Amino acid sequence: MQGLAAASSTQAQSEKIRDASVDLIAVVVAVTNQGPSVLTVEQGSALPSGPFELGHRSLQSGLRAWVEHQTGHQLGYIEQLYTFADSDRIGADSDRIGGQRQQRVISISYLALTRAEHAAGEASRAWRRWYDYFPWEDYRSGIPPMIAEVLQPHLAAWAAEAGLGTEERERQRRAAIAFGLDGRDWNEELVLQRYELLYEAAMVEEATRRLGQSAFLPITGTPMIADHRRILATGIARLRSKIKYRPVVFELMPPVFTLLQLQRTVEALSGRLVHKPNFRRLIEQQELVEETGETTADTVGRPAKLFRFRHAVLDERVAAGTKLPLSRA
Amino acid sequence: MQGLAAASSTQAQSEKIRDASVDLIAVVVAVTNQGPSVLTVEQGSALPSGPFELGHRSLQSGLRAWVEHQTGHQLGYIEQLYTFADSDRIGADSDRIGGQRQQRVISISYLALTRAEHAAGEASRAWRRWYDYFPWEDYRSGIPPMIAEVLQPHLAAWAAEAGLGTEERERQRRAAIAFGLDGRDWNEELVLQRYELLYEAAMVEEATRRLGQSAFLPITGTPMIADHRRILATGIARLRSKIKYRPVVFELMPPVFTLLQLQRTVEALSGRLVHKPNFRRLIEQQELVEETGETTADTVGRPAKLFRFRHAVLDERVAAGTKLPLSRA
DNA sequence: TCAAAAGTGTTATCCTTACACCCATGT
DNA sequence: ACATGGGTGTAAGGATAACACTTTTGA
Repeated sequence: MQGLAAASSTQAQSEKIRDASVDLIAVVVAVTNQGPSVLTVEQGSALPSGPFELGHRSLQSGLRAWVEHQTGHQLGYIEQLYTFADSDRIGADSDRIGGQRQQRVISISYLALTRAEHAAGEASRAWRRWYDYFPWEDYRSGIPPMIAEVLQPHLAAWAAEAGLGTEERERQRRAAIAFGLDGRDWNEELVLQRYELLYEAAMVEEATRRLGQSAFLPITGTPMIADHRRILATGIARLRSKIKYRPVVFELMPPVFTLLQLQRTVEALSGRLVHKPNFRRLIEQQELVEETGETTADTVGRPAKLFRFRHAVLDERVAAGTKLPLSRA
Repeated sequence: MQGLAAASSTQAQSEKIRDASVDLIAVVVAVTNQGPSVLTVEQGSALPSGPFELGHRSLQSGLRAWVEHQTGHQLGYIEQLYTFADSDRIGADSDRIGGQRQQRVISISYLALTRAEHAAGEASRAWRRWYDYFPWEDYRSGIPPMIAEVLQPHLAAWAAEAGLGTEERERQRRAAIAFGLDGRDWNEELVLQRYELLYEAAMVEEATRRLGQSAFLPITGTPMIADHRRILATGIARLRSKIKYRPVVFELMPPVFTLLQLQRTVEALSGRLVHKPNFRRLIEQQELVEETGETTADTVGRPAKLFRFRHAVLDERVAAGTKLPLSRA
């Protein structure tokens, strides 16, 4: 390494970044009685975050420290989302100081899953519903009316704006894929693509900041500072994808739960309703849970059996999915 | 952001990292006539890498610049792998300068896929076979004998070393899962877990560097500097997983190819043999390819139809996998 | 004629999907 | 009795896996 760096930096020695600062940003997810939620600071306008410091033993421990310091929450399951050096960030502050002292910000984002049981009282205001930020992502009550009423017409106008040609058709195609227009199916995993499309079309507040061209277009969903809403979109997309092939939902469940509670959690995350009988069979057939022997003292309806997650599955099928037609197994 | 950072750094102002340096590291994969290969520098002992500089417009463009500068190769498909701040790296150099000037290195790794057609001549020495670094990962000719002959006995010894208790059983269990021992199935995706296990057991050269305890244990596979081999393992694991649900193999294929060539490429990456008739049906049924109308002027056997990748699939099924039993679709 | 590779047919099995229906409890 | 949620049966359709077999070329 040292050899390489030395050899190659002869070319651009003075431009090597020695003074980058590193930001850690967390998308902390829980399902509260309010529905799928994310842990925020600053009245819901930002995700918990802070600089990586020398006192931190690792990136993850730094993230844990910041989240705990800013929100009081201890994190369990954590996975890395994405790292970026957004040019946006160089803007105002550091850029104009002069050639020598330019500063770059590297942002490393994480997805964390937690049980938000202590989410009552004043701390509960830190939890904000996903779908306040992304109202078009909740299909649980059918297609959100705003898609046809607000998004579709403005996306069409945005496409037309490109001047009739390949670019217009390209925009139409992207919008149709992302939002399930023209009879296409809705794909709940395309959270990031949808946000980026609305950003390009200047239909989210964040996009109008640099352009100043606000006003007449509808501003959709609660905005956040900097690119935090984009990071949140990335986290939701990752989670919607991951629940399908890894048993991560259980990180969000209490130790003991009914199958309907589990189903409601999956529905909250995916933003879609699932078929109850088949869902139960899917879970049982995969041997993800075991009965506790207890039942709920529920208020209404027949008492439900209580289940707990079978931690053993994490050992057994580390990953099932084959999908390759292997020979002579 | 600014507000948050200011408020929180009162606590540890002097420790904030303003002088982190950021390294970009590339796992560049191609399938050459030598088999699945990775682009290296320094006689195969390192991956192409270099510091992120102010001249770079983005992380990706910085990576492209370094790879092109060090190897002459232009990259196509790129995706981010993982970002880490390894404590190992603080070692020798920067740590001993003094309290104030501590320096941290952030490494951002990427996976790149390319067609290595220009991989002849002197440049070809930059391409090294995967399985020189990971000889236990190639199952194409059946179970590699070294697993039973070398790895299994030493892993057993390493487990016993823990002193008979839960820790010993835990080590045995991990080894069995990772290497498919005790009648378990081989899971080709566990590349990283296997490398980490061998590292813990001090059976790779990299592990003996810090300990100095080398010598009597067998050193398996070609080592690399720093943690480059671990990064390579991460890249291989990601690719082995991804070919199963996203049509990325085609990034490694020439514009026109036969189904057997495609199959051989998949086999090279996964390290496993696939069933030819079923593989063909899988590909055709997914409508991933279309016939060109041409056939090969092959040297031996019946001429094969030539195919090309149907780029349209990238639009059509952005991602198929449902796996959730949706209701009233 | 034979080796080597291309390619087709067919079946058993499993998983997914959809529909229909019964069960247990509180009001 | 009926509303609400819990829970089971089953059959059609599709995908996968395993087996056997035919076709087309060059040496």
